Amino acid sequence: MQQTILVIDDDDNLRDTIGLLLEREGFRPILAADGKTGINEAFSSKPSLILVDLRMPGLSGVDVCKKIRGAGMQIPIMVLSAVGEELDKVLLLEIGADDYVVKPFGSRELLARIRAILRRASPEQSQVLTFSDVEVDLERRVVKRKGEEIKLTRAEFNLLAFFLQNPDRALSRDVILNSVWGYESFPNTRTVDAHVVHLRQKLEPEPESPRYFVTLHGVGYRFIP
Amino acid sequence: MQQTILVIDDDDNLRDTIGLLLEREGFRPILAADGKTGINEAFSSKPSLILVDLRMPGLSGVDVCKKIRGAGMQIPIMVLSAVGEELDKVLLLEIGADDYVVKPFGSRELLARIRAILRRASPEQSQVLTFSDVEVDLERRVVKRKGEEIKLTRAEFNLLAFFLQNPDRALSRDVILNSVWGYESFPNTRTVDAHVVHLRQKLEPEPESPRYFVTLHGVGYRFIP
DNA sequence: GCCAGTTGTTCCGATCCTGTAAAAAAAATG
DNA sequence: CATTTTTTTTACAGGATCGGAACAACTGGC
Repeated sequence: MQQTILVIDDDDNLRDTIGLLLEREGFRPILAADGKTGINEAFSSKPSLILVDLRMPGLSGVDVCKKIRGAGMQIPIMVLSAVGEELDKVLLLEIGADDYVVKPFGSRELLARIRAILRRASPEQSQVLTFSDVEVDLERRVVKRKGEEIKLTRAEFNLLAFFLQNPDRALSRDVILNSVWGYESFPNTRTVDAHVVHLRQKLEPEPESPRYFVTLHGVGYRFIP
Repeated sequence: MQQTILVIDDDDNLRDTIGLLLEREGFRPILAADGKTGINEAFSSKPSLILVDLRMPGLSGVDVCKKIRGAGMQIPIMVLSAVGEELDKVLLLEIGADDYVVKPFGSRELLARIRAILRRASPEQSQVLTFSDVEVDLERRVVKRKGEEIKLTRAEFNLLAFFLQNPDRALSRDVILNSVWGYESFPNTRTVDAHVVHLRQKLEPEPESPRYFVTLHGVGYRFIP
């Protein structure tokens, strides 16, 4: 699940650098050169996080914060400030910023903080994997199909999770058993088949001709997202 | 292909448990009982990931992080912390940790996070071998020709894989049978020939005059990439 | 060109593999 | 501890695949 991050900064160079960095790390950056367009973007794209420069011509970072919070949006906001810039932490917290970074900052530091905030902000917004019309929340162990919850048993869910985490790979029954069931227990390898059947019945558009949980005759199975 | 993971923990029991777990999952664990030896191992073994306990006598997890990062190493670090332990997440992330897990943690959770981090660090992609207009993905067991998938049976694929792994070599039928089929005895059989025919029909530009799967009269076959 | 040995090709029964349901066992639940 | 749920095993049918037989085609030596 790719997360959108809005970057509001008038410094073209820095803005692009951050954009590239975020992209490289799997986020979807949206760039805005000034406070006004930034706020518009915030409303239209509903990003998971906003990075905003404190000092900008026109609307400042503080102004942006106020606007966002004033509209009741709970999106986490991280403020970028130049070293030496007078930085009133209390003010920042008052206006609803969640963190701040002092320029110049290392890319690693920035990313770490971004991840920290995202994790803190939405602890339950765990990774949701999707395929077909199915959404799988590994953290909550919830599976939805066309928005409706599908009840999976423990073994079924574990198997599904393993497939999701190893997409597009040839997986032998032995590998599946070892990974999903562990070494302690050694059920019959046909157990895997039984559960694959269940997954197909519950999740495949046409269980009789599987498209996502495909059989590799003589080998095992492969999950194709 | 096997990834090395350095585990630094003073708890013998936990350390060994994690070591076994990692081994079972195909990683190569290196164990260190304290921060000092851990750091040394980090430098000498250059692992793909470091798991480090936060609270340890002597050098703490934070100290280890700092040392590693201070030396400019970009290895991902995951911190283990006991529940209730004062855990300054921002501090952790600031010093360059990439993730943290709170003890007690499930093995599945730990593995999931390890995989997530490793994936983020170096997106693994399976090796694709090519010849002519054919692409062969050994991991996915997928064969494509001119971009279109070609269905191979198990024996066909195994044989093809063997050819690919032994290119440009004279391969007797005995050797092929032994390697691909695992036979101990070599019955006088045309089995190999039959499957070579199939491969030619499916993969050769002109199956009637083979260019890639060539016959060595009186010897066997040779695959020429 | 002839011949013996080797390889190409096709075909089919035997065998192996999978899908599925249903029974048996185990585990969770109250 | 009885009931329900889940997991595992079993059984079997249908399908896919394989190995070998059979024969045609080819090769290289003479």
